[in-house]
Amino acid sequence: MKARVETDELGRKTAIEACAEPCAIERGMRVLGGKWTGSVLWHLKDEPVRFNDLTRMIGGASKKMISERLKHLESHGLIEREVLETRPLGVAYRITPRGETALRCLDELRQWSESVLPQH
Amino acid sequence: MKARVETDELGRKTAIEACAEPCAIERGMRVLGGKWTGSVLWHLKDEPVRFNDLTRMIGGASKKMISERLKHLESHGLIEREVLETRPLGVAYRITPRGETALRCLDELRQWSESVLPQH
DNA sequence: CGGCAAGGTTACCAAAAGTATACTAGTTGC
DNA sequence: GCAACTAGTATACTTTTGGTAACCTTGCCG
Repeated sequence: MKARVETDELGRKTAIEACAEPCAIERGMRVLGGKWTGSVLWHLKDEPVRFNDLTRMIGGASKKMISERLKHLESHGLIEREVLETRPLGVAYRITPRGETALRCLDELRQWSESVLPQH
Repeated sequence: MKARVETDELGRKTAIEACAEPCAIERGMRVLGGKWTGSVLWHLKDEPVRFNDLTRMIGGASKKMISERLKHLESHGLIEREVLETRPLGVAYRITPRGETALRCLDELRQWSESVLPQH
């Protein structure tokens, strides 16, 4: 991420250390950036939450979206799926220690958008 | 973001303070989350950069994307467009104080993905 | 038995996002 | 005149998202 541009003796310009595909910022965004992804993780921060409760909490998102986001987060090891031996059977999702490390930047983002973005 | 689910005396569940469309996290993602958006802002953090230099620095993105992202960031007041009276005429983009407030969370994200995400 | 809750899956569709390539118009240096 | 620079636009296309709605299985309650 120290990309710069240099000009050679003939006036031609070349990028040095150009930032190709996977800058850290881009990679992070791929993991946390999708619609609802941050919200889903955020809602798990205090306690495990069951699938249907999540869909109720995150009003605008469909079951399909929640399901996709949960799989996505699980595939990155940020949350865990846990089957509850209740009747009827239930499933809860809980944040992992690895997932908790992401809360810091989600919280920064939250603070930033609360303080800087127009209320709107 | 304190959404929870309550059960009434008949066993029916209702979401309290459900998180509809614009949670702070979602809104922040809309501003910083698009592909290349974070990278573009990041590359402006130290000094103004000219258009074509940006496209060279960010190897994977087309001019159209850079142009769109710059307009997007400008529309949110995070960067400024500045015409340089050089020959040939040039344009430089510089980060605004408002834009600088976003660097904190971009940096958190960068640190997070560097330390937590598989090198890949 | 009918209906409901749980935890999803499936099919389908629309719209957004991103890519690739070409092109403008003006300037400068070789 | 040719090439390369400036800062973008225009066009066309493909891919990825996101969203709706219906459906499924198992088990419980009345």
